Amino acid sequence: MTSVLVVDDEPQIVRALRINLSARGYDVMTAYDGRSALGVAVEGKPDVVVLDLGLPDIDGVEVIAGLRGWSSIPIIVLSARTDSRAKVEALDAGADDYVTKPFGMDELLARLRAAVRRGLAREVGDPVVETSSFVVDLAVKKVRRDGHEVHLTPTEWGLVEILARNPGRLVSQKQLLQEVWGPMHVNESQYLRVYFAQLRRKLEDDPAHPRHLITEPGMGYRFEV
Amino acid sequence: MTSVLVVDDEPQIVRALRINLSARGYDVMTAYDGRSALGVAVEGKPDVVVLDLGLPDIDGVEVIAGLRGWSSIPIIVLSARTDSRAKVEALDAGADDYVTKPFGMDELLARLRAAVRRGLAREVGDPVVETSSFVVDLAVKKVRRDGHEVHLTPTEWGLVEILARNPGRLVSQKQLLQEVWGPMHVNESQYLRVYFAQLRRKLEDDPAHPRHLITEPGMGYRFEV
DNA sequence: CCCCGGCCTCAAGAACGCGTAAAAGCCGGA
DNA sequence: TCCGGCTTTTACGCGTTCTTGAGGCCGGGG
Repeated sequence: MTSVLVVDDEPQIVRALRINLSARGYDVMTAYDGRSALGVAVEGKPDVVVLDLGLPDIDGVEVIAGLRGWSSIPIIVLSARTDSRAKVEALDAGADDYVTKPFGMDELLARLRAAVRRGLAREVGDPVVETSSFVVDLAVKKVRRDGHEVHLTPTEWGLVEILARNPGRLVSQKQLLQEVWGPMHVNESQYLRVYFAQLRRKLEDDPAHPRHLITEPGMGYRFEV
Repeated sequence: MTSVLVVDDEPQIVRALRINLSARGYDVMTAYDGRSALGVAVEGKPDVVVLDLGLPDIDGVEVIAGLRGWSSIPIIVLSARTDSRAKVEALDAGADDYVTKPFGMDELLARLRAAVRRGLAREVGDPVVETSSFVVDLAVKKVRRDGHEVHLTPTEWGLVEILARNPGRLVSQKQLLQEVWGPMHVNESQYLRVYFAQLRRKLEDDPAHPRHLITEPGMGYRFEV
């Protein structure tokens, strides 16, 4: 579960955030001043921090610096100050986003999702599309089949890449021909038949009855995961 | 140098951003519609994208999706729409930040710095890449082989460095040529054959059957660890 | 029933890309 | 100026990949 640390000295704001965040499945921690916020952050290791700048004890920028000293947790700053100077200071101190009060809850939640997504993106590896019989790794441009690498020619890879980027969606013949062979060959649908036959021989368990590289007659092809 | 792709159909905004960003040492690319933006992004690999949502051809959300299909480049959305629905849509599509027009240049620049900072944090890795037959030290720009240093010419090092920074990944011929020889020589693939032969003679145990500097015919080269 | 459009399969020549070697050109330092 | 190192260019053999044509299969419509 994603955990959020909410830091604000106004109890009604903390309450509103706690209700909204909890309802959406977040694990909510709270703090009412900067010093305890730093303590809670160290203890609880939240996935993201929502930080009000107007705290009673320490300046908000100090809190950001304190967090950034040991962590790269995403920080979303909440503040009543709308002047650009305050925003620039907070962002340059290490904040990830700056939302002015009063704020729309929808927007704050969307920015929070964006921040969390980025935080997670750092941890995950390559974009990989997986089927029951083979694995397409789009970043390193490799295809593996039961642990063993399958060699694809440039044209073959071009087709697989387009399909793998649109899993489950129907891709038209014209689009495939255009992107792999260029605009001059959008009618050479025979190319597709030849190459899909090759791909099925290389990738499908039973090339005569493909389960992942599907022909939609008269329309195009579909990559079924 | 940090490179920024600015996408907007209003020339005066593009001009204003270009002037401000260039003055602060950014390398600025521009596009005036969604389709060319995607093309420029693929070609130029910018470090961050500033994207206007009101483009003439494609919907801005489509552009975001198109970028997110293959990349996690930070995207800062610019838009005249202030309603939270638009913000939520853009952020959930994969944008990193949302700034409403008219915007303060100071604030935009600060948000841009924040986005770039996050992007860079993701890239720092081990400055030493090790294979079974040699070791590449990216920090001091040296290659060692059984304890003994191997001398590389500047061009050879350029190739090794790019490959070592993308271990396991397939790097296209175009990218190698562009980064080592410059944009005017992206078709001189013979250079690559000559230099990879040299590198294999210097680094591989059996230059005729390379295990680490792998050619992917028609596509590019791969550094296998 | 037969025809026809779209699909699959196979095969062979052409075209392409790669590795290698070696020569030629281009510096900067002795 | 000459020399040595580095880069660019040229040439050729070889294996792989692409293209193209021919034939067979299947299902729907006339």
